Amino acid sequence: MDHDEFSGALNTWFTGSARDLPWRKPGASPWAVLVSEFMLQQTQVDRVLPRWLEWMERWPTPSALAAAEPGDAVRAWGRLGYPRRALWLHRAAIQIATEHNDQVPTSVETLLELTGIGPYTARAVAAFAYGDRHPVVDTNTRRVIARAVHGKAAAGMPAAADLDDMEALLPQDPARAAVFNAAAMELGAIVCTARTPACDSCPVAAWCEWRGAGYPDNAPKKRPKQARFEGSDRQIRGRIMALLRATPGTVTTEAALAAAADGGVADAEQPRRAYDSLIADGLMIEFEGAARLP
DNA sequence: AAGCCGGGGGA
DNA sequence: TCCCCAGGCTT
Repeated sequence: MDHDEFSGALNTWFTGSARDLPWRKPGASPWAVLVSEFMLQQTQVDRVLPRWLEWMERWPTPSALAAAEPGDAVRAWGRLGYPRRALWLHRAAIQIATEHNDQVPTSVETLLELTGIGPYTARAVAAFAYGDRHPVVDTNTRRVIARAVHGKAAAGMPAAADLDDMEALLPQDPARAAVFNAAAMELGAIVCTARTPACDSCPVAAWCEWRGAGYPDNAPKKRPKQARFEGSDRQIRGRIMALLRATPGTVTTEAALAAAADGGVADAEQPRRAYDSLIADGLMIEFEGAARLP
């Protein structure tokens, strides 16, 4: 495959067809990009959009969020899911405000030291907020690489191999590289989708090894499937969190456990287990028979 | 490497 | 119903 032709075609498509997302606009601050990346971890764009707009208006800088109570961040997180992310983003804001002069770090290495930032988010911030040339690989890009480069039906390469592959595809010019990173993700999100890829409208179909091989069903390995949500501890935790978000101040432990059980439980210990785990995670503080957000 | 952590939307 | 999602942390 000619990498220049491939990236050129993908970038041209992105320029004309990409969704108009506010954190991609030239004026978006590094902080704005970082907040979007936290919210987008395992949560789709259309659900993130309204929350992100609220957050940026309320907490336009790291120090603004750092000055808030962590519970305010958790409450404002709403139903985005995985509320620990709100807690981690709040901690990251404190780290940025106090250790980095309120400026989002620029290097991948330093970004990785922030709470809640891993290999994907660190590179995404460095590439999208600062325009540095790094391979950015998320679940969409992994699938695009698996299909277009390796002719596989689904992603299955080790993460390090995907980074190497993306590095090889990445244009040398940092500006073009940043667009290519976003374009590969976008392609996976809206064309080269997991279930029903729209190959007829794919801008890089001519280079796609999977298409060239006749779409073999050669998925290397199923990813371990997540335990069902219904009846899970996560669901029960979610009930308690929903009550805490909806209640100013405190709720009694009794009320929290009742909310946990409301709707049914898989086993009798589940409400208490969920309650204790939320405390252990720092999402809830207990005192004198009552509980509240941190 | 595997398990855990929300919640919603699409097929 | 099951699958998937701009992942990261803990064990």
